[in-house]
Amino acid sequence: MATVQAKRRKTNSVPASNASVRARRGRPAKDDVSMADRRSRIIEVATRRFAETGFEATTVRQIADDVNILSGSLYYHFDTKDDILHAIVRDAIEQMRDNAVRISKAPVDAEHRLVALVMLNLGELTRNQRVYAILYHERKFFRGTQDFAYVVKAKKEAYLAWKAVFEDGIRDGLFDPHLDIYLTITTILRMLNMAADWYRNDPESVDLVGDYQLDQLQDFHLNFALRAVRPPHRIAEPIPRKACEELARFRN
Amino acid sequence: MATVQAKRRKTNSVPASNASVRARRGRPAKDDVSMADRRSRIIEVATRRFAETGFEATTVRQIADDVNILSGSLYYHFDTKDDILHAIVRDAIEQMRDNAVRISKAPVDAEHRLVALVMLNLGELTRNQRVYAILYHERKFFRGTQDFAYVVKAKKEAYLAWKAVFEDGIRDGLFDPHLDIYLTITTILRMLNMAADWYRNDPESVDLVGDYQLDQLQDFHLNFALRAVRPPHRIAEPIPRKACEELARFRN
DNA sequence: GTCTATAAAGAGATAGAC
DNA sequence: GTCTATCTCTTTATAGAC
Repeated sequence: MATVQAKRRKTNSVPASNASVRARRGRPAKDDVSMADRRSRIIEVATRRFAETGFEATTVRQIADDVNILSGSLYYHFDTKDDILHAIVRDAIEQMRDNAVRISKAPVDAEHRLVALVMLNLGELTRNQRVYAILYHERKFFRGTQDFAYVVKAKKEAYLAWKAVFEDGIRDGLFDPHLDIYLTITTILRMLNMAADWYRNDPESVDLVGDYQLDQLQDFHLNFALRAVRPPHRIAEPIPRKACEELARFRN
Repeated sequence: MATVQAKRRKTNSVPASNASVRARRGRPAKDDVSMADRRSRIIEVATRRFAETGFEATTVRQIADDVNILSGSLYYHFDTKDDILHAIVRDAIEQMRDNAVRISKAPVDAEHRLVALVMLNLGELTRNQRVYAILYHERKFFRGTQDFAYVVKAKKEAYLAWKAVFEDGIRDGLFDPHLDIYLTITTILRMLNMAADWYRNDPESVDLVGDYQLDQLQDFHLNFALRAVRPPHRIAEPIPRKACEELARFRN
């Protein structure tokens, strides 16, 4: 307890993105070629570290080393280590929720919306994998820290969007009426999360993997998900993938 | 790099379980009532900490606090922090592999063996969830540390047992011939892992969950897995759950 | 078998020079 | 905007008393 407290000495009241203007002043950066913005670069390397080693296990010195400054200099750009984490996760989780809500309200049948949700998630989870790995792995930390309550809130709102789609699909006879909505949604979401994690980090976990394209992964998981939700007489129907691609496009 | 090295000062050559006799000597323990063996108690609390906070983020002092001794006294029972981790994971992963291999060679059809494998995993993953959470979350650490190579090896052997079952099932027309064996197995394994994790830790992650019994979870995941592997004409067939229960029983 | 005490290094964070 | 230097606390681990 004393340990935990000491490790989080400063607890800011949700700094949001209002500090992002600050980093653009002063004289231009001196060393790295593609250094349009040092703050962005810090976020980039911190994302990699947090995703690969965990938030707590990553030290501010490691992050500073990665951007070739000293650890003290990090505190010009961010007030605390927590603030770096805010900058990493805030936009991602809220945009994901916004997209899920948008798709859930689209004027197409529930199966098309589900296909779009799966494609949206898998696409975004693989494109931006490290951020979502952090959102998943540190979920206990987010749940236990008031400053990060917005993460839990956005996750829940995204779940409710999925739930509405499932309820429509069952009502309209497109999905199996015996289906456990909660278990099915959370299982699919975890499956997509883990798939993206594997796709980006693990292809060597067992040999003889071969190359997988994102397209194959989409097909595999759409098939997996629809087999789980369709009633038996609809199992073999084609998967309306092409028709959903535009709807599934991530927007920010 | 210097950081990592300093954090793992001592690197023992796989201490196995040969040190377990040592803890049973000396005068009897003085404080806790159910303290048959202090070493077991240390392993127990360390398992909880490693599973909930991660191996690196857990301090030896936290573990010592949990068993009401001082951190220095821990080093009477274990030479290093790594040794505690060995004691936690070694038996679990090797016994899981042994059981998977046993089932994969059973004289029943491939679908029965797959059902037994799913039940074995889900049962054991939920019964002993924290240990498998550690095995999963610290997989990068295990892969990168020579002392833990046996973990990677056992995991791979378990995968090969699953693979043999899938190959038999496809050959005998029980499973869909278009199925991607590697993706399907790893997806199912991750799904079971995450389900056990959720079952033991997360039921409050989204409200309105209701209670789930392990039985329901078994049914749900057997259904999910078999829908994914059966050819369309076999989708609606009953799941031979009862017939596989004895085969699926975990043995150590 | 546990304690006290401490070593040696690393942690997050700050102050002030430039 | 980054550096040097440093504070304070925590970390893993050890030595020796009891």
